[in-house]
Amino acid sequence: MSSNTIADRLQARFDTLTRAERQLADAILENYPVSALGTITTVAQTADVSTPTVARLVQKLGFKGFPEFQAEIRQELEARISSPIAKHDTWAEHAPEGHILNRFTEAVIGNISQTLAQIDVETFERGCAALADPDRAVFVVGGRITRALADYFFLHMQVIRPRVTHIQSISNAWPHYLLEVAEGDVVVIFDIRRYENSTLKLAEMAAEKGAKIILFTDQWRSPVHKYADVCFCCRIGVPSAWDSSVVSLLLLESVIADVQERNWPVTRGRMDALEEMFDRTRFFRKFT
Amino acid sequence: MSSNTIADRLQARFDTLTRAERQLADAILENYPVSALGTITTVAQTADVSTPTVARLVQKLGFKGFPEFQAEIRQELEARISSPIAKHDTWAEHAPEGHILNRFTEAVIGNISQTLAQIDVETFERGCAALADPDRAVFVVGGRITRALADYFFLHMQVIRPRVTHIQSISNAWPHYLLEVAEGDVVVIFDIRRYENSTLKLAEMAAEKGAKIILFTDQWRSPVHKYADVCFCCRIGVPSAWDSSVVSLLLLESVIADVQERNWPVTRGRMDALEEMFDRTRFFRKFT
DNA sequence: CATGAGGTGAAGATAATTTTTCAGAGAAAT
DNA sequence: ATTTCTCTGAAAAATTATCTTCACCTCATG
Repeated sequence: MSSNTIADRLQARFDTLTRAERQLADAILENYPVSALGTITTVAQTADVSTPTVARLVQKLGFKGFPEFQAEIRQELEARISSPIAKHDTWAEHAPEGHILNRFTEAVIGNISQTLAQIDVETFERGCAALADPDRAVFVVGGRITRALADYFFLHMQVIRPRVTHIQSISNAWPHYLLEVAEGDVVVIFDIRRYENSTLKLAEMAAEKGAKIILFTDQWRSPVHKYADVCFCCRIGVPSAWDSSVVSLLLLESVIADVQERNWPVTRGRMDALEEMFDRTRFFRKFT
Repeated sequence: MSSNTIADRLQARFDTLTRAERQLADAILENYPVSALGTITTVAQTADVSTPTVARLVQKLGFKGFPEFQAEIRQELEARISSPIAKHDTWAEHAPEGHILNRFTEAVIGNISQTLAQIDVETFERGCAALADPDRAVFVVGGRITRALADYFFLHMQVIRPRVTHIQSISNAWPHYLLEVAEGDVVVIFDIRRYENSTLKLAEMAAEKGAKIILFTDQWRSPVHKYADVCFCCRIGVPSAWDSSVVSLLLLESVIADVQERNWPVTRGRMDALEEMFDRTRFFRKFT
């Protein structure tokens, strides 16, 4: 019964409808399903029929009343809007539906979908462009948990371009690094809840020095965002006592891919040089 | 090009919102825009706030009342539905189809799907059970790039349970750590291509000492897998010169969630103690 | 042309939604 | 510790939507 939509039912029963009802059905189908979302009065006016006609039609379709009809329209819409992949019930096929692997993955996919839907592409590209600019030095800062993300980012950027520094915010020596920050430099900050005070201070001071700040944070946005030129807000909710960094990592890797592409000639040279160094290291290791 | 949708406005003004309003905004954005289509009461209940809160929020956004707000939501929806590209195979809606964000995300989703489909649940659970066993010490080892993943895992496990050690494989002091490894202990190894020789050696020696080895690797499997009791093979291909660690992180977080659940009483106590220590740290920080 | 059956919409009755009011809770400041 | 302020949701009030009734209309049929 729920397999066929209201639109289908309207068309199937079209012959059994009266003149005004057909006029109404036409109007609904014309711009389905948004046309059926207003109040019963709005719908009636759009179709140029009276409200009782609308009420009678939805009853003919088997609904108790207009609100019930509209509820089903909304359900249909939701099914249609939400991306098809998000409806994957079981990801790990060999696991039961409620297994942590499936629940977790389900949540992560949702996070990805929502985060990406809200991202501003111009901002993304502005950030990548700044990171690819060889005239700007790059500093990377993480917090207690996010230091792993910061490290991951640093490892890649270090290969992609020169003048990249990882500020180990754990140490209380970070003010030393600030000495190096010049106007126009880029400071990439990771601050996901529990936001850290020292990170905020660092951002404030970097901003004062005229640095461009790129922030990776969660949907609730760290206070650092006041100073940020580019702000990536990642959804982090998962069925766990911990927050998920998967979406942050996804964006991070996208940024890396984009920057590396903008910078390809430079990156290429650096990667080759790195390879060569590894080869020589390995050569020596053989004999140890 | 962002035409100032309500979603945009909600995000832009997020800071100026109060607690309950943020909660509401979150709920609306969670399943936007269908979430905003019911009655004001429905919307309020979904977000677990009161109706006046909803009314106040929409007024903050500049609408005269909820109906006016909803009318605009419907308009947006209509524009979105009727737009020629109603197909939802783009993830970042504001980006062109071939944008790196969309290509990258597409690849990552594919990786997740493939990896999860192949995972063996019993193996997963065996690994988690071992990690939750307090009688076994846990050692974590990463490589050049994967050290960030190892660090992330270590950070969480350290809170969840006692006797967790991070072996910094970069240092050549890792043999020192091996002295500590006893029979039945768990060694978690990250080895994603370019596989590292020292990692392989470490695995071999740990196996000899009777340690249980859990390996995170890629689809081509590091040679370490010969010694591994549990082997997670993650798809890593993305449109980039680099490999993606997103799937590895996803599995990692799933493992963390599972272990933490098995160990909840212990974890709980440790997390509380940690919170308390942070509170005291923050107290002191106030005066610095 | 008369008649009646079924269809339609105006208008009022009913039910609901939305808005307003207000008191208590909680945070920030003194 | 106390005061002040803002925020929040319960409940009442206002508004609006939905439903019901009924008179009128159309059109097929005798």
